[in-house]
Order: sequence, then C-alpha cells, then structure tokens
Amino acid sequence: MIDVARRANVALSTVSYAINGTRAVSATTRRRIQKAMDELGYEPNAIARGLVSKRTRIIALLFPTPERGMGVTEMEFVIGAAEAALERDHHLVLWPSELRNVRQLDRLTGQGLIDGAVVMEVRLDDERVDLLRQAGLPFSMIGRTSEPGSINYADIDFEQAARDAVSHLTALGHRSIGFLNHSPSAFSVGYGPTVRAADGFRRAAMEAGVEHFERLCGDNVAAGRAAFHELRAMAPHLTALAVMNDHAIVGVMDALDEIGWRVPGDFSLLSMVSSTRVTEMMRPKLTTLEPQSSELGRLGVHMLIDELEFRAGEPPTPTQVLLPCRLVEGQSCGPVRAS
Amino acid sequence: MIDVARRANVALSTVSYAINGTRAVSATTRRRIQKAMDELGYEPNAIARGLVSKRTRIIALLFPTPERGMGVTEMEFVIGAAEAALERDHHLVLWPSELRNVRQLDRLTGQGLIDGAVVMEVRLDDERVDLLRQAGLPFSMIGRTSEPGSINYADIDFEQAARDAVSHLTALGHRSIGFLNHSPSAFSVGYGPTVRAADGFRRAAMEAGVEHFERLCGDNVAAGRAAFHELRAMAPHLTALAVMNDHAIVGVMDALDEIGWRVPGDFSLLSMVSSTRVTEMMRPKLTTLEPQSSELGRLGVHMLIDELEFRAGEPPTPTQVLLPCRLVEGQSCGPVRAS
DNA sequence: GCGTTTCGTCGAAACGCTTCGATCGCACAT
DNA sequence: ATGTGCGATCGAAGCGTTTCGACGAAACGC
Repeated sequence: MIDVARRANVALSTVSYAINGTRAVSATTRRRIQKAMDELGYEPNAIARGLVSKRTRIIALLFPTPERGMGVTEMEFVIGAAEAALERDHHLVLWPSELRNVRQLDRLTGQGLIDGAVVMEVRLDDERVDLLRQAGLPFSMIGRTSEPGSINYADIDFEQAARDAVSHLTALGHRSIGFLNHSPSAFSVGYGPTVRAADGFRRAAMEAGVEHFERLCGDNVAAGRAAFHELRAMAPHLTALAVMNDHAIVGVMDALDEIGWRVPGDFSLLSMVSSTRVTEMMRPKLTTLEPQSSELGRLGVHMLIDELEFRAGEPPTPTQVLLPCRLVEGQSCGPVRAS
Repeated sequence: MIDVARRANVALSTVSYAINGTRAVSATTRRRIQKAMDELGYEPNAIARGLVSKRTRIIALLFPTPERGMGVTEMEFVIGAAEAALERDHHLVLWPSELRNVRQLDRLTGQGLIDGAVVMEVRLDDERVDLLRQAGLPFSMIGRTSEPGSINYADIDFEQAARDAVSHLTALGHRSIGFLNHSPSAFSVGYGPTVRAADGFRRAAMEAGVEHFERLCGDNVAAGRAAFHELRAMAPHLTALAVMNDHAIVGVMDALDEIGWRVPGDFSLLSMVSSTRVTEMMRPKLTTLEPQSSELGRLGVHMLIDELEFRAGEPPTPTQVLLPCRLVEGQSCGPVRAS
C-alpha cells in the first residue's frame, strides 16, 4: 500500500480513502491511485483490514450433522449461502456444530474471526441461538425457534406446505388422507418442521372437512413400510398420503406393492418438502412440494449481511421470511379411485 | 492480553510464549498465566495473530457447482473436510469457483486471507490448479490432474472400482457386461472419473476375457433409458451393466421394466461410485461400490495442513492417496440367468 | 475583504498480537 | 571469586490497514 501511495504521489491514508470511499477523494487523485494499484497488482490485505476495522467480512455457517447425515436440501442451503456470501463480498466459513460443541462454539466466536453467523437447522428451542445471543454476535437463522423475537430468519413455510398438500389431494377427490411425518425423536427434540407441518396438516384437513390421520415415522425404509400397514389398519378408507420423510416414502411404496396397490391408480402419494433431485429418481416419479432451499440459503446470508452493514443508523427492522414450497407434479398423485 | 499479563504479573510477550509454546516458559509461570486467562475468559484474537504470524489458520475449499448440482458424494467431501479442519484447529471457507471465476480466484488469494486451499472436483487439466501454482499458494486436491507431479491429492480409485465391478459381475457368471459412464460432455472436458473408470473397465474386462461394451450417457433418466435400449440392440447377450451415473441408472431400470426384465433375475445392475444414501432408496436396493467420500474430504484437509505445518524443515514429501470403493450389496446383482 | 464553511489531503496513532534481541539470575566448572 | 552457559523473562519493533484530528486552499456570504 505504501508502494501504491508513493507511485500515485499521495499519502497512505488517501489510498485507503480511495479504496473504501470513507472520505471524498477527487476524481483525478482516485484515477492516479487506481492506476498505481493496477500496475502493481495490489490487493488490500484482508487481515490487516479486519484487525483495525473490526469487520472481517467473514461469516460462519453453523450446520449440525443430523443422524441421517445431510440431505440434498441442506446441501442446497449451503451452496446458496456460499454463493450469496461471495456476491456480497464476504467469506463463508463452515462450522459443523453438533450439540456437544456448544462449548467449542463460543471458543470460536471469542476469536473475533467472524462478524456474524447463519444458523441452519434451527430447533424450536435451540441452545446455539441462546449462546449466540449471549455472545452478542449478530446472526440470522435458516429455520426458526418458537420465539424468534426480532431475529432475522428465513424458513420454509411448513404450515403452508401442509395446506398445499391437503388442497392438492382434496382437489383430486380424496376424502381420507394421511400424513407421515419425521421421526418421534425429531418431534421430541422440538424439530420445527416436524411440529409445524403436523399442525398445518391437522388444521388444513379440518378446515377442508376431510378425514385425516397422522403419524410420526422413523427415517428409514422399514419404518415407512410398517407405518403404512399400521395406518391402513387404522384407517381403511385412506386413499392418499402426504409424506415428509424421504426414506419412509420408499417403504410406503414397498408396502403398497405388497398389497398389490398401484400408484397413483389405487393410492396417491405426495412427497412434502423434498427436492426434485430426489423425487425424480423414484418410480413413479413423485409429486412433491419442493422447498426453495438454495433461495433460503441466500436469504439467510443476505439478511445477516444487511444487519451487519446497518449497524450505524436506525435499529434494523427484523426481516422474517417464510418461503412456500413449489408443487412439482410427478406421477404419484391421481384422482381418487372410483370404488 | 495486556490484562492477562498484568494479572499474571508477567510481560505481554511471556503470555504469548505461553500460548504458542514458541519459547520455554516455566511451569509455574504457565500456570499463573493459564489461571489469569481462565478468569478473564480470554481468547486470543485470531485476526491479530494472523496479521503478524502470516498464518491465518484459514483454508479454502474450492468447489465447482457442476451442471447437475452437487450430489451426495460431493456433500460428504465438504462435511468431511469441515470436520477435519475443525479438528486441526483451522477454519474452512467455501469458495464456489466456477470456471468464469478464475479471475476472481486470484483476487481472493491476493487478499492474504487463507493459508492454502483444497480443490475439489479436479479435472485432468484444471486451470484452477495452474492458477494456484502460479500464485504460490499451497494446496491439495480431492481428485487429481493427469500430471499431479508432487501435489498432494486424495482421490477415489476409479480404476480399482471398475476392476471390482467387473470381478463382482464375472464372479456371478456374467460373460457379457456393459459400462454406462457419465456424459459425453464430462468426458470431453476431461473429467477424471469418467476417463479413468472407462480405462479401468476396459482393461479389467479384457483381462477377465469377457465381452464388454461401454457407453457415455447424459446425466438424466431419459438418456439412461435410451442408452440401455441402444446398448441392448448392439449387444443382445448383455446380462449385466455397471453404471456410474445415478440418474441414468433409473432410466435403465425403466427400460428394463418396459421389456419385462426383472432385476436381478433377468439382468444385473451395479451402481458405481454412488452413495448408499442414494442406492438405498431405489427399488430394488442397488448393489453399489460406495466411495469413502467423507474420508477423502478429511484426507484432503489433513494433507494440506500437514504441508502447511511443515514449511520449515525438509521438503515435504508428497502424499498421494487412492481410496478404493466399498462394495455394498443390495438386491440388484444376481447370478446370470440360465438361458 | 474578512470570517466561515467545505473539500481534499496528510501524518500519526491505533488494532492485538508475534518475534527479535537483550537482559537477568542461577547453577556449574574453573 | 570469576567466568560461562543456559533457561526464563522482558521491552520494543513491527504486521498492513483504518481512522482521527489537523491543515491548507478554494468557495462562499455579507
């Protein structure tokens, strides 16, 4: 930077002002400085910048590694977030934060490396959120706690997705529909999607005046199969099932095979909140309510950076966004069978 | 840090030595300092450290966003890498580096933010690699160029996977086997896996003395279906197919359905280099050669950090690792049909 | 024509560490 | 006693920026 200043015949500080626009610099001076920078191939040192300005332009993405590993949806959060960060001229660091790491988490925040964080897979009651709040670190969430207060978040609109599922199925004439949810353990740890989708489904089905059944189900094929058989024993008139569980839905299809039912001729299946990258590979291709995962990742980052860049004027008004899922039709939903 | 020094009754520099172990510090002094740090809840500032020591302990993960988006395998690279970085007390930043960003890439390296990089999805001839070499930035690869020289890398052993596929199928009695590869475009841009797996398959089949056919195939269901029909027209005796293309394999199964062939009764299908997370969801559950993706991600990071920490003594001897795939049996491979 | 503001620029003081050279005891051999 | 060597500690000089207060010169109002 000294070299640049010398070559442009200005003071060090003037170069800095030219780069950041912190103070006015005359057009001619700016041009001279720009030229010198180009000729020298100068890049400002991000670390030195960060040290004095207290803005490192690094943000962290906190992602848990859930039991079943990350799915396609989570991956898309990450990619969307990484791209958004790059666009906003920030760096995104990955912090795999399992629950046991909460202690580690504030060791990390203590280092002053990052300006803020985006928290993925937020639970209704999430200790990482409490921790960040205590640490005074700005953050946004992908997902949301039960009491998000004024924290920025972007989340899938699970309630809406459940309503969409119900209305798609009732429009096809179904009058007895089921909902296969995530695992009991997900429910009991307060995993938001599980709880919210169940609520949404219940309400939507009641409003539509259709018979409805719901069930939690382990995230694996065998559990899905068993769950379907049980559900059918309990509700023999069932003609359609909305499933928010990519592994279980395979088991359901197995079970349908076993009793000789065809999809969608004899029974309709609607996959909720799963990527077409997955449902396209199933036979028949599943109709799905696909989340806008990548967009959510982007939003999480943009919200955080917006807040970070505010931090001067008015109190930042919280941005809280729920994004609906998009219905992508496959061949797994059909009109109710004339029996 | 000044507070810590004061509280422990030592000089600033002594605290530093105690933290880094750069110079000997007596046990009693160290204890006093440790106590002071704990009491004050002190965390060394990573940025200030980085500024003077030229070691930021931040490394970048360069991942491309391929046409079809990231698959499960790539995701696992990322997670493995993130975990390994954390273990080695480093931070991992994500850089989505598409080809158009090569210019951007050296803007980023110029900032002096990172100590090194791990490059994912390396092509046989990869300009990112040239760029990093020029920039003098230490890096390791997940994958490898055709001339890796002394660069550290960890890659899937595609040749071995192809051999394993051939031997698994021949052991079941198959004497005419096919190989369905990635897309022609992947091949033509010099995507390593595509080229190496094809070579390995060809060689292994010849050595085993079995009839073999291979074909490139677009990464989608329709292409897979068409490819199978063509392959069958060309090679009517085909009884088994190894497929390294998660989307195409679904199309193959569709095509088999169409002609009334059952898997594995009438025809065997072996999925190559795809995660059980995917193959478990297919019906029948596919037999697959599963890559050790997460392990590869970890290795890439460890190699890089090893090199970074060396940088003082002897010339680091290159670590170059090929990891075989694990055979995970599903229900898609069976003995050749007695015809 | 004289104060007063505005604009562009400058020099120097941080930012929170690492690291270098120097100092200081203290045990050891002479 | 005197010198030597070594482990432990100290003070101070950076690292490459941003930012603050100050200053000269041009532009303004009256």
